[in-house]
Amino acid sequence: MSATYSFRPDVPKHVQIAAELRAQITAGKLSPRLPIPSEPTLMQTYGVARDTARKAVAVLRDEGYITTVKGMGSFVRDKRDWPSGRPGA
Amino acid sequence: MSATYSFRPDVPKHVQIAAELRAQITAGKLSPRLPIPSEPTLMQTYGVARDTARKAVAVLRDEGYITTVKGMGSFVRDKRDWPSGRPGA
DNA sequence: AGATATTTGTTCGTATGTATC
DNA sequence: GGATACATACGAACAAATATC
Repeated sequence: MSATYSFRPDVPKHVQIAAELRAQITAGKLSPRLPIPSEPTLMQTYGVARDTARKAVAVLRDEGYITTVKGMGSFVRDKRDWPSGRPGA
Repeated sequence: MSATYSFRPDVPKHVQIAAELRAQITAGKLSPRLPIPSEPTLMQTYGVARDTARKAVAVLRDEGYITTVKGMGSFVRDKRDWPSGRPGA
């Protein structure tokens, strides 16, 4: 069985996972030195396919929260690169 | 903004995309060594969903113009396998 | 140098649901 | 009912970059 994770209906899983990760990032719970949870880790943590895990990561990358390095992982970027960190706002 | 592509009404998108690719194949603009545009590429080029891109590729595969390999892509087949290459015609 | 493991990148295959015409 | 078209989601295979041993 394994409850893995409770997803809300009518909201794409990758969006919900992205929201979780975004919250952890903005809360400073993820070190900029270490990579965020890898795709395999996200797959197991949330009980989803790689496709879904990758989409979640893509959301945060598009938003500017993280940067991804092939063969390494994704890393949290400087706060200035975050959506809420834009000076002109 | 990218105009993506101008589709004609009353003609299925996948049929129009297939026609484009067929023209490129018969014109020898696609090397048999390299795969034809991938599904993601077709999606972006024509601004359609994967479903539609796959249907276009399926048309050419059914016609004998290409052969598809999982994880690799679709490749142009020998002219003898094309509809116009049938000797009995 | 070489081999292995980990991780991301890319590609096709399949199924389901929704909406529209 | 059927065809078109989009989005979501899982599976599978291969490729490439990185790190470690």
